[in-house]
Amino acid sequence: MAAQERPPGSRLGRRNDPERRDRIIDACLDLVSRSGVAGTSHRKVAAAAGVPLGAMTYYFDGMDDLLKAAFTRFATMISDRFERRMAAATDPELARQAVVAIILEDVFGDDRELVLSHELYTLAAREPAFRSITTAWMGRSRAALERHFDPETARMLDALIEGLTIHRALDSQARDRREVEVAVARITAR
Amino acid sequence: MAAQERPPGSRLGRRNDPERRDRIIDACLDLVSRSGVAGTSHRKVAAAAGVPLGAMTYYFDGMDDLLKAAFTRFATMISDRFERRMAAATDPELARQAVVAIILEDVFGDDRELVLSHELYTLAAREPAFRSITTAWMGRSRAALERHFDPETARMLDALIEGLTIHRALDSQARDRREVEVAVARITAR
DNA sequence: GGCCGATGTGTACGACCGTCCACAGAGTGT
DNA sequence: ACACTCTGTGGACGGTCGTACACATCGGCC
Repeated sequence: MAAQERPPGSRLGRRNDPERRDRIIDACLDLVSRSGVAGTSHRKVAAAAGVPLGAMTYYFDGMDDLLKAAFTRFATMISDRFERRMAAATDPELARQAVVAIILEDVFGDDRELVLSHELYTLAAREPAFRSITTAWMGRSRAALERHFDPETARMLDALIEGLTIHRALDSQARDRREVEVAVARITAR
Repeated sequence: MAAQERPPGSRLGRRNDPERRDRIIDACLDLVSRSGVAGTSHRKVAAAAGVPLGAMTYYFDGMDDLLKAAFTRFATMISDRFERRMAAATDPELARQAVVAIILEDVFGDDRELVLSHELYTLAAREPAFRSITTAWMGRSRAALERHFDPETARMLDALIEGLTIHRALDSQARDRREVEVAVARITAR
């Protein structure tokens, strides 16, 4: 997103290769999902992305800047998919089914996304810079839900999605679809 | 909890001082809540606890062992409080009010607990050793809720608590008590 | 009092870390 | 073809890390 930020007045870089920055971000997300933020370093990301170590500080102002870019991309990707799912629903009942599908398939279906979500939440819980990423993410989710539900219900539903997802992840116990359906039905009842 | 684990057959330590181990664990939790797991090291914990660096590897088999002990203590403390709250309620309506109080006061009222919860979830999302801590925690929560609600409702309510708590934390937007009450009422409706 | 095993400590070591900066080398205008 | 500018790089530096191990110190026992 910030790939074409240049010192103002300078013309665009000549050899400049935007794929490089992207590849670093991808490698960073991969590494974080496998080893956590704690186990991620400039050196490891550089090795995974196949770029020299010096490129890290050249493209990013330190680890925080890199993480911010990485998690912004991640949150945007998840948000996009969420919006697409909700936009495809044409009535409240289909919207409810879409929510169930999101809980059962999207987040829980992929360990990588689950881990990345938690890493982001953890950063956001402590640092405001990362909280702005989660705030934007939640704002988009709610807006998408408000296509089908009133604002208050949308907020409660969003929270329920979060909770069900987390509990599915941390419980190591398969849960059945019906229970998720019942929970969604109750929270959207009026 | 594991303070009196000794090599089997040996008699208990003579100079052995159980407060030392406890103080290290407390210092570790403090440090994690302030700097995150990523920013926590043997050296910093030792300094905060006022013990020599060598004591770290003496009392714990590396960082993971220390973190496991620390988060086990943390989860147990939270669980205890949760159980007390739920045990004090004498009917379903009071139980609902207790749940609301837990969401509004307990977890959200304290940044420290919030951050520690997320750090634990993040570890649990990746490593089974930590997931057993969260699994036990959730098991106790559900059992406490089942004093007042059927098992299915208890699970859904537990998830809702989680989601509302997290969203309150990551949204940096005050939410009113009534909305929490409505959400709890809906999810416990039959 | 003197020994002995257990408890606990100080320190040195090798690994890894992020950052910095002198420099290489490609692209462009002349 | 030369010079100049801007992009990108390699490696050195100072610092922090976890761990291991030789050693000090203590409590009980003969």
